[in-house]
Amino acid sequence: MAENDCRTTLIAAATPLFAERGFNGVSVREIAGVACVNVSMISYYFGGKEGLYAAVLNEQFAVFKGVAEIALLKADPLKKFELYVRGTVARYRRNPYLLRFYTSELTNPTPCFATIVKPAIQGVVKTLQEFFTDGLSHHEFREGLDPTDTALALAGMINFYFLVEPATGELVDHSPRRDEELIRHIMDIFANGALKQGK
Amino acid sequence: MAENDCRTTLIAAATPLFAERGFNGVSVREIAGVACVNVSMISYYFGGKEGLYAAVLNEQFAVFKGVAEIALLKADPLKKFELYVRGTVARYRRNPYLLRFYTSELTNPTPCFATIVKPAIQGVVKTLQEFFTDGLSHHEFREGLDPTDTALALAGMINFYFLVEPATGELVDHSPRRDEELIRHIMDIFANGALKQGK
DNA sequence: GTCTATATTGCGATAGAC
DNA sequence: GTCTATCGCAATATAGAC
Repeated sequence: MAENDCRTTLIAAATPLFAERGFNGVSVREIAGVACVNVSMISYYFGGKEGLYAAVLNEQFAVFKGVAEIALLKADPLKKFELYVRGTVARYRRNPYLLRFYTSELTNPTPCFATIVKPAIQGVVKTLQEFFTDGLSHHEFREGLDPTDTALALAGMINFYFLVEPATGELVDHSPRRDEELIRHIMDIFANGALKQGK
Repeated sequence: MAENDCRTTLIAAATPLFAERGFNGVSVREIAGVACVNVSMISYYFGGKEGLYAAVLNEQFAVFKGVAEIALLKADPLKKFELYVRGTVARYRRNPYLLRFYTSELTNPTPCFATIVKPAIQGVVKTLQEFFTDGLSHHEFREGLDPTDTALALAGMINFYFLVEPATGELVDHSPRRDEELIRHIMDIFANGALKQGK
């Protein structure tokens, strides 16, 4: 196998395994088996199991850089929130293992949490805080709301929908063809709340 | 050590270890060491490591039964949602490891997911769906909203706030003394949204 | 019920041949 | 770069003494 093929084949094989069973739930033997590559190649290319895991996570969390780019656009703060929601849905659809690494690292952190995961999450939250603070100065949002709590509330609605899917798949349709409705719905609650006017 | 002491000591020692490092991240030797109990007691009382883990999860997820009890109260649907939010915050404060098991099982399921975790989560979601459907028939909520999506949106705001704490602890004050403000804030967004009137 | 001692298996890593 | 073979260690589980 060509030099670079081996690296990428190993990362491709390791990604779903690590995502579904966690770092400690997978052995290097199994990864090598799935990748049809000799076990020793993991040490050769990545310096060991931890190095391979770090390479997987670096690839996964690189996609969060896209959130910061929304800030550069010329658009309403509320429209930017919607772009974040749309981008997040698209991100999870395109990278079906991303959320698992995200929550797995928050719940059972490895050394990668401090170096890769935490900076990525902080970057997203800071960007959302910015949107809200910006919107406040444009008098678009209600004054009583805390920028950070509001940012986390929106991020929570969208992230939790994907997180809880294994438990609620039978109660709710989580298929991609309902994504547009989901986005409209989340933005509607975020913007206007659930209560009837005057209640 | 007395017969029943041994069981409870093992569960008490295993709970934080499993919560922080996951099922595969902890060895029975370590658990026994922390509990100051002989390793073989785990097999004796629980039939093995998996049995001990199941006992821990059963204890943890039993507290979700409290959500169904809200449905029995005579109160507004919106008030019931608030009781759910308050109960959830109190539940996570009282059981500091609960959320870790919750997300760990959603992300890297063990055999306990199907038997313990999934039924517990489905019970909560069904109860919240009920609140919303009930509120719709009382014309308390806006008609365009989907009951399930709305339920998941509220659950997402509150759960995500606690989940993301390891990453945002430096950006946001997650301490219990801010809980009351958090509850008011989440209920405010849920009820009224973030947008200024007329925007 | 609780202990020691051990059986058995699987792990990650690597030396050294090619 | 890639392979085989193996080292050293840690894992869970349990047999059997007390």
